[in-house]
Amino acid sequence: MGESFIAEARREQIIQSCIDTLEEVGYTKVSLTKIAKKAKVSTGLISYHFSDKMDLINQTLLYLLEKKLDFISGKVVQEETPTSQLTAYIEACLAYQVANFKYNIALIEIVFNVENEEGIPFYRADNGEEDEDPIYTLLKEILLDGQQKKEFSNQFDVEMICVLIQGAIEESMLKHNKTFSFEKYKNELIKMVLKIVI
Amino acid sequence: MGESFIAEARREQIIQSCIDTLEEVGYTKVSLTKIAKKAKVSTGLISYHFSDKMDLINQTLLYLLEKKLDFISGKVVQEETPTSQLTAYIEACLAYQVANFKYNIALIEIVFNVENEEGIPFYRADNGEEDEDPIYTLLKEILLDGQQKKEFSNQFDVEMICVLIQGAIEESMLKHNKTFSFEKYKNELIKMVLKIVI
DNA sequence: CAATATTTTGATTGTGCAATCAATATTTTA
DNA sequence: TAAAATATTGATTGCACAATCAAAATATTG
Repeated sequence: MGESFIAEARREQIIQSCIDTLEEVGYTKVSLTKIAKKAKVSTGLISYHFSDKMDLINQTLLYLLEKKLDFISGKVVQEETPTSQLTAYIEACLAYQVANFKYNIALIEIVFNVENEEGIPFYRADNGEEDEDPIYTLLKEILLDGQQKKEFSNQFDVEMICVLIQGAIEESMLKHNKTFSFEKYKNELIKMVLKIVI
Repeated sequence: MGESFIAEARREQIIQSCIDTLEEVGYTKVSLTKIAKKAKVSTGLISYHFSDKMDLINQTLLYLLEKKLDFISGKVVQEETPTSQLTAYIEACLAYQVANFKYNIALIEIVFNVENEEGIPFYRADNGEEDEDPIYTLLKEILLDGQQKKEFSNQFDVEMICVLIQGAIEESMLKHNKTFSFEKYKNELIKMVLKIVI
């Protein structure tokens, strides 16, 4: 049977509460007590469903990464050509940030604080080749495909422009002020990137 | 007299130890006990020179921001034209990251965890116009100057490309793995950015 | 050198937290 | 419906920490 419905529902409820609490008080001040209170549940229940605090945080991280990847790759697969896929990728990333702001904040809080078994922070983890962020991989594939199909120039280095694009997207995540227009940034960023790759 | 030499030296020593400890254990696990131990000093001494833990963290943040700004603007002012200034800016940012890796890690740890008086995290702070990051301002000025002098195209939006450039620089900060070449990235990034602005 | 000011120590106090667990409630199974 | 399995509670324990402070050491001054 593996997993009861109740257990699965509770787990998701607690993960949601973890996300809410992370967004509200930040990683340094997040506690099982606060998460439990927000979920209207006892602290012991969290320990019952998760082996410890880190297990909850790690599961929340996986949950957030999956949601984001699903949304973005869902948009990209609807497109045919590398150019429209690249455009869809950028649009989807920015759209997700706007529509799921809370999720992105929770993701940042975790990514910049959680560390792996060896005590190395996630954001400093030197994954090398394997175990790479699937969102990153998706972008790389679009660019490689575009070069192979001669739709993109082969003057640029895929690895390098990936870093630029990801950085340009993530930087805007932190620009949630009244004067900054995501709509405008979306258009400008697409224009700038296409100027490089075409 | 204001400040004794001993007090000033101690403060700097403790700030250095704070940076080292942040790099080693990360923000969530940094404690006055660990900082004191690393500085080979008693915990009480930190309390004597800093009003509390947050005071030490804030002073460390100011120290790190100042060092970085000094280095970058020092390189930029040596150049004459907007193009060479922009190139120098990118080169300086990347060079600083490589040469002062520890400082950048400490900076990230603080920026993504510390919050202002109202409890709003630094990285989410909506500074609007005033109180902007001087490094950001420097970049903006180079780009505006370049447009005014007709050395750069006026087809792009300064605010937008600033976000792109900063993001592209900061993203590479996290790419400290063997396969990633900063030298190559530096050249490629300059090429890509110039393609947009010229 | 003596008096005063500054610097430094380390033990102590109080707080918030993660994790545990026995007791209780609820659901599932036969 | 009775027995067994699962889910939930909240009080308790023990730990790590920030902050405090009286005492001691060191430096400065006249």
